[in-house]
Amino acid sequence: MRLVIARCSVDYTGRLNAHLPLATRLLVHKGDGSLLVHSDGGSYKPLNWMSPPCTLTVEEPDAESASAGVLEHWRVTHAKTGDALLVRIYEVLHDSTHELGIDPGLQKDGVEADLQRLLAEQVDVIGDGLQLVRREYPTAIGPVDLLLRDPAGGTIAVEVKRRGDIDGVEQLTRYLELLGRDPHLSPVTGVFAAQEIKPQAKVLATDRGIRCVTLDYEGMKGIESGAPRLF
Amino acid sequence: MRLVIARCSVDYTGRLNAHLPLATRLLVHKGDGSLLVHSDGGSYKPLNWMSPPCTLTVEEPDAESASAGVLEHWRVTHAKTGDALLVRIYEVLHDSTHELGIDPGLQKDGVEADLQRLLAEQVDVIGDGLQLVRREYPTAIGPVDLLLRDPAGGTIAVEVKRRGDIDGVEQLTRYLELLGRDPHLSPVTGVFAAQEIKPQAKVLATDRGIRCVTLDYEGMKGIESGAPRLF
DNA sequence: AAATCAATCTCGTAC
DNA sequence: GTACGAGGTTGATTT
Repeated sequence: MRLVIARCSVDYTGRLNAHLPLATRLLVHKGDGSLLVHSDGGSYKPLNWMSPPCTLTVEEPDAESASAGVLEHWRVTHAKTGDALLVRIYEVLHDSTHELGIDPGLQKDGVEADLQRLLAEQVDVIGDGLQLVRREYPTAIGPVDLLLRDPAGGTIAVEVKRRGDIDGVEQLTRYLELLGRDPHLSPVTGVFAAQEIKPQAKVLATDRGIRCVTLDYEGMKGIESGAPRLF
Repeated sequence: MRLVIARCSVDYTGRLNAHLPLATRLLVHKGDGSLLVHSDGGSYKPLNWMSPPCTLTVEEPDAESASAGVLEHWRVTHAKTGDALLVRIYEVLHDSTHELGIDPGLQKDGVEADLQRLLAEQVDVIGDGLQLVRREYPTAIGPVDLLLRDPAGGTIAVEVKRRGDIDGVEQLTRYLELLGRDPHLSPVTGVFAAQEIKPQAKVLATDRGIRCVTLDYEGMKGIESGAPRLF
């Protein structure tokens, strides 16, 4: 990994065109050839970048650039897509190279898959007397997250999201339409379950007779982990 | 901006929990307090990070950590959300600080807004004899990208996307349903226009009587820029 | 390899 | 400030 602090301007051509005027920035050239252009603010997204697989070539500036004070051209090209990044280096304030080795990678806990697994184990969060038929119940247009039986013999289709927005309601609506035609399942009702449900999604769901349930991941995880329940 | 190359492990607690085992990584501490943890590969996304506004405090390791070889604890906390990042530093291989100043920011060209503007000026791309009624035609459920009149007196609602997928078709369908009830506009047909239309979206659109148009941004831009037309 | 879907998404913008 | 949609989305999983 090579770290360079430089005064530079940057031009990107690819899925769109973009330009960065002359300023001092951090350039990170990774071992896989990729390049990141960072400013001293903003979030983790670079101002500009090139994703691997790509190659960086350092060129002498043409006469016009040289007379404007450019020391080097860094050209980063993505062979497959044709995307190209041109960094004009005006001044190098720092330049160092480091060996990092491969990274063991990130271990996560608390993503949508965890939510769905927990909810399948605790369907009473959705309502009393419900029984899990199965997770990822297959249909012609994709799997339904959870399929439940209610005590009256009806079916409940549950869509699980970490953040519930309008798209999730549309998705569940398509499932309900399809499942409702199956005489073995009918009548089918819908439940939209998420850690956070956006107002528009709630309105649309309610309008379509879909019940919304807000999930408490930490609480559900506490029950899973064997904390005593009082009853 | 401070750049540190260090052997470290990282733990994140917040919207989820995540852990990075001990390895050599780049730590970027930006002027706004944010921290990025990068490996020597992958794309522009860090392995772990904390977004501003947040604060970094350097602590002496506790006895247990110290005996395991930890030199310092870097604790980065987001006051508002309660998210926290703990970096255990085992060895510092590089440490430098740099003044970058504020960045003038990125100038883009070729995003959805540009597409819509160009298409509004070149409605003949969609069909002959069409006339633009207006861009961003307001409805109760949001603005329609383009509303056109066809020579027969009917209305065409156009949804413009850079990449056309199933969501865009659903959105246009909702508009068509609503607009079709207006006797001043009826009959209303739909056109789904995008630089790239996914197969599933094309199937759904066709099934609903919506015509798909693939847009050539560079070509349309060439016309806009004053290239001569032969007629 | 292509498609599908989630994300500590981030980022702009309109309300 | 919040909500909503786009993104050079990226990244993971499945077909």
